[in-house]
Amino acid sequence: MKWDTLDEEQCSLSRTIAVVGDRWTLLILRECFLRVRRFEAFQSSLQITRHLLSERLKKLVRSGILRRVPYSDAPKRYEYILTQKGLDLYPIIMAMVHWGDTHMGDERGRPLLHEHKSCGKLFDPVMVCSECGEPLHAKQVHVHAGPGRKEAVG
Amino acid sequence: MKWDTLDEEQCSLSRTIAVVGDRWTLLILRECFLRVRRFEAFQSSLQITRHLLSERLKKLVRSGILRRVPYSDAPKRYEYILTQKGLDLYPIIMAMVHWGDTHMGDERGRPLLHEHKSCGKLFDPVMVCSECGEPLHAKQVHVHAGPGRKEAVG
DNA sequence: GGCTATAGTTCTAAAATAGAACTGTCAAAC
DNA sequence: GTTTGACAGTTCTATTTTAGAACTATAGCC
Repeated sequence: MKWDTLDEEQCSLSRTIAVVGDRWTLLILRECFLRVRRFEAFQSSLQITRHLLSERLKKLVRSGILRRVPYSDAPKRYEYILTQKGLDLYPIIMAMVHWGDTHMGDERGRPLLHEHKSCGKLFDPVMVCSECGEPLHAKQVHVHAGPGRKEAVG
Repeated sequence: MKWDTLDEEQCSLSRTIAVVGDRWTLLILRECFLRVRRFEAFQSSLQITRHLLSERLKKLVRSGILRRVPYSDAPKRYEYILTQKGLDLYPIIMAMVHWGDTHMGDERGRPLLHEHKSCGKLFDPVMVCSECGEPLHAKQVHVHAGPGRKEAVG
């Protein structure tokens, strides 16, 4: 497949995969949500090769997920900060974390606990219907072709 | 990185990425949720090479996300069906689709619309806190080390 | 026997990644 | 004023993965 044109496909999943669908990008985003912002910090916490880190950060900036913000003029240094578009990836990351907690856990229990500051409790993320607020299950969803597509293929 | 031991990391995201963190696997899962079940059907709708499709299906079966169910005895033929563990990936897929709809759309509108059978309406998926039911935002979440980890690194 | 359908496996070429070394800028230390 | 170290990359070669196409195997149908 030509991954460089994946974002032109008539499928929102393909378009998302085009920008955040690889292992390193997802791990880099995890670090971003944990407030990591600098090249050396990403590199040492992920043990990613510098080459790939450089590539991935550039791509994330190009796709508007990170902003490259100067924090020092001499020498020129930048840090990478999530844009709103990047922050909106949070449900994806949380959904993956929650699935890992549920299905890939070991006997020691989950690695991280999440506290919702608004209500003060430890929580799990739950995906609900925007209209009725009920939790969503695959079998309760029916798919229609939308205006951006002739027939339902994905 | 040694991706084959990623699922042993003290991070639920890494463990999830270990099994569903690559482009083809995510696209295969999309097809699964659209009721695709057979080798040839995956292959022709995704244009994935037969070799990779075979590899990915084996891996998904090994990880308990798909079951390989015989549907013909002579010749032996199997189809691939989501287990409960696989069905539980739905929020991840939906979160990715929704992000794509929101941030990667084009002028024609979204490719697919989703109808919630329970309430009959077209909806968007929303991620909420299991405790208070409010929509989740990255900045409202605080991370603690859980029993499966000594210090919070991811 | 020859054709088709299905579900793979095998092969080589091309692309991506790993791993390590190198570059350039500047500040602070000696 | 030379050296050291931090930071943010770039460049290089070796290995691994993926793409693309051809091939294998089983069985039903004509």
